[in-house]
Amino acid sequence: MAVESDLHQMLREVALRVTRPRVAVLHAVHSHPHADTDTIIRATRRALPDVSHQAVYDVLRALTDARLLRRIQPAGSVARYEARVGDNHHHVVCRSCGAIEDVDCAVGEAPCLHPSERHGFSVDEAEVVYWGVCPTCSAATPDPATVRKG
Amino acid sequence: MAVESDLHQMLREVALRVTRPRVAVLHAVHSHPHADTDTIIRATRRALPDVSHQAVYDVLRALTDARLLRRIQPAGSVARYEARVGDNHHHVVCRSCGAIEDVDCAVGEAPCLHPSERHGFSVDEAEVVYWGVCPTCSAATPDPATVRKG
DNA sequence: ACGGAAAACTTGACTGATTCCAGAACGGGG
DNA sequence: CCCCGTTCTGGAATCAGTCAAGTTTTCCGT
Repeated sequence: MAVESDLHQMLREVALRVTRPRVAVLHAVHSHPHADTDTIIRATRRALPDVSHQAVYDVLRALTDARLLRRIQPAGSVARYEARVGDNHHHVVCRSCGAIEDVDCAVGEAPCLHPSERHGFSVDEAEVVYWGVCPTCSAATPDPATVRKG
Repeated sequence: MAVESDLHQMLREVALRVTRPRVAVLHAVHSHPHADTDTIIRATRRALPDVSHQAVYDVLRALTDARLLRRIQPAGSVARYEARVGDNHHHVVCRSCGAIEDVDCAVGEAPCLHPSERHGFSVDEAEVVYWGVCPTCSAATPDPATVRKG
């Protein structure tokens, strides 16, 4: 994972001041892909025990605005963050436990950017979420497809 | 839009009792595609002035579980509901005002259901959200790229 | 290094959407 | 028409996220 000097460099490149909370949060997100805010706060506090939750929220917003992080929020989930930015990738989400994995774009660099009917919208991004069940959860419940009420 | 007897029929078909709040909520969602909960509550109260917000929440959940409604929740938005279910369609969402429009699947009946790498997940649905700016907002703000999302 | 302006952080209360709870009211099969 | 189980009510709780005011830190020029 990125070392501290790399993180400093990343912050400077987007004209953000290098502060301890920012470095700690950035490191935490790099170490915990797809983590939710609470997880990030706890991970950040292992390096910097007294950061306020407000500081973490502020930093996450600043880093997201600066495109160092990407915010993802599948339906029914709280906000999650990932450090992989600038490429075009999507996510598989487990309906059972909420686990998220990255999925490279299947079609090319700008895959589904062409809806059949765009209603006059100027579309700049196509976000794809694959819903399913992760291996762990499908092992726990024999055959999810056949699990019916009753 | 669907008449009341149709709504009764729909409820009976999924083994749900026909109650005034259910009929009123179902009618409200049919009349207001992609409406958020608050809008649905107000629309429901035009037909049934004394329903509680709790009743509306409960009904929305029951109807969603019964697949009469579909819940959608683009990142950063509150829950919204639509009555169009059972087909495979996606949405365009305006980054500026949150407006949502339906988009038919561009590729076929099960379009993007094939991620390049599924990490062992059993995928059953691909949800696509096209992000952009609606005609109204792009007319109102000359350069949408400079508009910060609040 | 040093000072100070500007940016960032801390604290603590608050908002708003949604859910939980316990008891009252109601729908509809028999 | 009656009764049981389902649904509705109203209030309180929860939880992520936000606001505001005051203090601390960073970093630029000297």
